[in-house]
Amino acid sequence: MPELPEVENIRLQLEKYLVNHVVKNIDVRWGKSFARGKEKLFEGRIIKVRRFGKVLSMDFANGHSALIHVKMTGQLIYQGPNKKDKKPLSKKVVGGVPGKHTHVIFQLDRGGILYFNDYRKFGWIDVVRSENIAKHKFIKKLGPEPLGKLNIRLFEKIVSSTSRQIKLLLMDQSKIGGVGNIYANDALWLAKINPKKPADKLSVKEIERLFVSIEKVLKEGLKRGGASELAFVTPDGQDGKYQKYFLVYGREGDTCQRCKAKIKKLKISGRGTYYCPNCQK
DNA sequence: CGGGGCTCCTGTGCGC
DNA sequence: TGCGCACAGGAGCCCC
Repeated sequence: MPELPEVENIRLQLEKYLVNHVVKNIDVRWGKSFARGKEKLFEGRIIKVRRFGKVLSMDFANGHSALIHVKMTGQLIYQGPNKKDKKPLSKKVVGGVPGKHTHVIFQLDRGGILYFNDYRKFGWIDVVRSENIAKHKFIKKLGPEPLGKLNIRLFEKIVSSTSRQIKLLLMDQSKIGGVGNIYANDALWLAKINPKKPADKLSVKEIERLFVSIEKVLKEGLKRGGASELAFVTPDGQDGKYQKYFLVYGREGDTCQRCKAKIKKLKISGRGTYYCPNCQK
């Protein structure tokens, strides 16, 4: 599910495809994911594509921004005008573009088209004045991001201030921005910390290890183009590669890469959690 | 503030 | 081979 590395990879491509292009028309086929009736606000030149945690913003010259959360199955697919440039779409683009899961179509100048697909319809697109992005209900409560404003000092403070299970804390967007289930699992494995351990019981050494591990797995995810587990694809319709390098996520029954014990799966607050019972204490 | 449970949705994958 | 159903999950929301 798109987390910081996946959304950043989407952002990088959208920036390349969309900045200084003009949206000529928007077709909203299914409206719950969109502030219906406000689509006219997005007709015009795109000046910037930004990311806030797992949320993207497309900023328009007219002073409005489109905030987009793709959740687990949302996809932003760009099709350029030149047929020869088109690679076959990943089969994760269920139904194709446009297809039965295409909810919004952005017609661009120079023949480009941006599609918003989402087969589970959990994603959303919201409208906000660009100068008010920081006040938007989602952005406002977003915690500091690893590889961004989150530093070790701040991280220690956040971790030691609650007795919640450490994995839940890592995934709480209001505490730490951008980390979801995959990278929380992998970071905890890399740091040799049990996902259920109360945050305030982590030693200083463990906190330091975890901080470094979070940065490391996120960077690896970024480098590999994100994890195409479930439905993630980049705007050019291609799969990421990080799923080939999962440390522990999705590896129930496999052998721990570090100690050879068997990886176990449990649920923490309804989320699949993978860990090595031997080396994650 | 925390935590449990429910909700939204539909493709997937299981059991029979 | 096919049917039916439980399951998955980010984040909001309600309740205790």
